[in-house]
Amino acid sequence: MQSADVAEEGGRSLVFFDLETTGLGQSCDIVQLAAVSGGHSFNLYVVPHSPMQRGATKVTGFRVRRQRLYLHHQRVLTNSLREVLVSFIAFLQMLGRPLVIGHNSRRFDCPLLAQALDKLDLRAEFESAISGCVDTLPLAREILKDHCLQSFRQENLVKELLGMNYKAHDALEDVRALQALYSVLQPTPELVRRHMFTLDTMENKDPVPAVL
DNA sequence: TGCCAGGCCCTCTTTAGGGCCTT
Repeated sequence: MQSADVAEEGGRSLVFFDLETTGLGQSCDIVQLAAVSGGHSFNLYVVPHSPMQRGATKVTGFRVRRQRLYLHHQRVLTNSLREVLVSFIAFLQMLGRPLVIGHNSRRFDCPLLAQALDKLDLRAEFESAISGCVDTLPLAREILKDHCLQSFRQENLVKELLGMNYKAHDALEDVRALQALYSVLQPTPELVRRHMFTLDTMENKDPVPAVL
């Protein structure tokens, strides 16, 4: 972890997170979990139980051979899923019940994270470590509804709003780009509140009453 | 060898279908 100023909004720290996984289905496993908050960063890898789907290997560069994880043919150090999740919860606790922010996180990252937390009986601990979750995909769609953007993919938003290309599909690079993107979007506290959800309520359409 | 998910949103809709978004 690195230390520096922590991004804040309404007195809450903001943590930007992203998962790389074995694919896109509900049965997929986490391969990489990365997060940033200001200058603090978190980045750990897991050897997945399920095989990497071809499309996932193509876009992420991850491969598994003989229970070892490789990224673009270079072996990476890994931890158990429990070690990764417990460390992530400790990272969140260090930041003082932050808001956890991801792109399309309500439909992709958070359900997979919840599934992993449930498997290891860590969901309650995670929930108590955060203030809530926010998905920047619907947030960006609402903020930029008059900008006639053709795509709200994170990679495209970063290109359009920040004028930069970056190494998409590396979780740490993705969260750094998302943090920069969020600072440009500048959502109001009211807008953030309306887009907040928790792991328990993410399947509901209704916003979660939140205190910012 | 080839295929592989799923929920939201929009519209050429609502008795539906296709594109988007994540890996």
